Amino acid sequence: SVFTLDPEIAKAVRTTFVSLYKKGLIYRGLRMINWCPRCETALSDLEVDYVEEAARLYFVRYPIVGEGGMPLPDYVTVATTRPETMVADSGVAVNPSDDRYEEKIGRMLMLPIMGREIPVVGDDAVKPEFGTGAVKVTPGHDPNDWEIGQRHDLPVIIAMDLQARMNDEAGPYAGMSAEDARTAILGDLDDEGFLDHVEEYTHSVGHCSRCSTVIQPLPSEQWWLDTRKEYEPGHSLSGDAAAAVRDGRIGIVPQRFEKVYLNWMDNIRDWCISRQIWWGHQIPVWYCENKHTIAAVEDPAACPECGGALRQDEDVLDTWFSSGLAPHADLGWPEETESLRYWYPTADIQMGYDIMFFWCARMVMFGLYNMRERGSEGSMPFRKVLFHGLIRDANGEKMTKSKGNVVDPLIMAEKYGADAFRFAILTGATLGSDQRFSDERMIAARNFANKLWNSARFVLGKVGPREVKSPHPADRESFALEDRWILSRLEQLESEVDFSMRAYQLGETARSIEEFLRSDFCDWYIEMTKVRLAAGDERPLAVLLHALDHGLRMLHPFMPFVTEELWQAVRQRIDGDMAAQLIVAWFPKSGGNWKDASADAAMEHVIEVNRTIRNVRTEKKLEAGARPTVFLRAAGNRWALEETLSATIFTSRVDARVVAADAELPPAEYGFGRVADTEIAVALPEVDLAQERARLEKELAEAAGHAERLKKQLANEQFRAKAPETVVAGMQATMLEAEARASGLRERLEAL
RNA sequence: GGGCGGUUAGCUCAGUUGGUUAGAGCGCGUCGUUCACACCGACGAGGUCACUGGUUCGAGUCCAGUACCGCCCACCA
Repeated sequence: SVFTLDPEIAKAVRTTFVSLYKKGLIYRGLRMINWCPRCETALSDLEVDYVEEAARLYFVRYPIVGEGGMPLPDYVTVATTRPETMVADSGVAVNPSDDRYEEKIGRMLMLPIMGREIPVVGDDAVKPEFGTGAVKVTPGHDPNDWEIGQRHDLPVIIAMDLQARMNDEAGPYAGMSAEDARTAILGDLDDEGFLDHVEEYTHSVGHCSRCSTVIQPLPSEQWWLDTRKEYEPGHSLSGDAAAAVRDGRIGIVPQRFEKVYLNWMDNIRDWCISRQIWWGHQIPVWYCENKHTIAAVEDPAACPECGGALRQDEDVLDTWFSSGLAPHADLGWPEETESLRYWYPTADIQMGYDIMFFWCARMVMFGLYNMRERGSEGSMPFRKVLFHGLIRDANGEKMTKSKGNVVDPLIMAEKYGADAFRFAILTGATLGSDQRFSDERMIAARNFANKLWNSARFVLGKVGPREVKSPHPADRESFALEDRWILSRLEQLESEVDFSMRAYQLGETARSIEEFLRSDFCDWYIEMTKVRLAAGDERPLAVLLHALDHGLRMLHPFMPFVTEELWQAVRQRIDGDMAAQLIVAWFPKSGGNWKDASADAAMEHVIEVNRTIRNVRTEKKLEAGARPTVFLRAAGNRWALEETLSATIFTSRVDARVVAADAELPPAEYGFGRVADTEIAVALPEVDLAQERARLEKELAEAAGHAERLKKQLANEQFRAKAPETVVAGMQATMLEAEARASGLRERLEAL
């Protein structure tokens, strides 16, 4: 692992800085910057959060100055949201095409209160429809005005210090906070009749993303990185970074974020990389007493030009400057290390979409630049970047420290377990979408981990100290129906997992594994093995262990700790080549030749029959301890029902027997059910005929309706012609089953 | 002003090449001390997939539009 201020990283940072400096991409310049008066540092555009705020728009009259410097009774009214900055006004701008002000351009105005004369200039940036169409120009305190000022050569007056207090330029308001100055100035304007009127107004105000203090735009000398400038013909940092995504060398998942990335990259502006804080990499630039400037990787002892004494620039770099180097710097760059050779570029990287610009964009730019000797493929920091969503609080609000609604992962791990926390978040939403934090989900995940633990305990307990050989498909015939079924299901799961993992559908993957383990493995397979194991049949052991082994392997990325712990026990019971740890063990993939369509279909039937038995039990309110006699009048699936009969007897708590479809039932009262061509008759102590009829009618309506819908669909020529064969065939089969069920129920009703 | 996402069971959310009766967990109802698990099990109730129109043999899924919620970007004096 690596720490930002490690010497190796410092070297990478300095090497990058010096290289870019020599190429002329990094420069020092006086520009309008975002200044946080509380942190007392410059910020990049990305570190400013804009918030809509209710404010006021103040309309102030600026008298026109006549010959000899005397104010005329005529005036230009300007609209401003920040009257306190008027002390630093150096002009008033109007749109040159605005008839109202055409003749005013070039005239002088008297700045109220200050008494200074300022010119009226024409500038296209002014929108005639806004306010009065005339805007006061304050180049020292507004980015737009800075631009206008530059175009018209207006002086830059800075009337605030770095803590946002009014300075001597503010005359009578010197020493006041901006807020106090605003109140005082408005009072004075009003007293002297310069305040025309005030309107309610909403606009967005920039705040420091760290401390929420209102940002002051100020002209300041800072270090900048020009990402658009070509460092060699045809290549710029942002141009290359956009191209890499555009031509698919770097894939963004989910894809919709591509547009966001490109939009930002294509409209990128110079990055302010210097900060006036104490923590960070100090800028590797030195100044000598003779005004030489030296950028160097190693600290120079004296000025290489004149030998004079040196002073290092006091600013530090934006931390994202070093973070952006992570993919190659962490591997040892600028040294040609073994790790760098082997691991760069990495395959996948993952982050919240909220740091796409901060981190991802910078990693791409720096990676492509620093590693450019490797060519367009080899220089990329990663091939795929996954953007996950944000965790919001239970009310859907963004988690922030100031709101105090954050969730501490360590506390969650303590409360529910690290695996449960991880699993809940991984399965909580689709990749790229936000999710609400919910304790219910944490509990559910914890319960699943517990369930897994207990199921493994069962398997391991039954296997005992022996070593078991994994089942082999060649021996398929020697396995029971449910064995073949669970192995088939496992293999099907493996294909699904392979598919969804390749598509980066992490949540879907985890959910399908959970579904398999909970439902197929625990609810059905384990339950069905109990009676066999009790009878001394050891064949299920190998299957149990095999399914558990593979399940743990697949679940490992989603629940690393529990699975590793359990697998340590599993690996010792399996006779074969097993890795020392699950984390380095191979990941299952399909191809084991266990798929078995007939077992799938047969078991599905068995499961449905058992469900029906239990349903009748419940509906007829049989006592929990009762073991009613059940006749399964079977046709096509008779063999399957017979093979699993003992499991049915055990898990559905009945005294069941399979008979031929046309077998006579001994005289008794029965509750009936039907699955495809199998009739289920549950002997009952008494039958409420009306209730039984109602139940059967409901079932019949369901089955008949279903069959009817499918029949109609199948009768459609267009459908038969255009739908894929498998769909038609599958529907045909389902329709026949539904019909068999319906006709069986109909017969039963008539018999009643 | 641009761009993007969401709207599916009471709640939180899945549902990726359109295809047989739309799923999970939680919650709810009934039952249960069967030797892995009550952090459990069995059975069940619960959805016109926001709305309108279109394409198609077939639409939660594709297209167009509407409504509401949310996010991102942009120098709205």
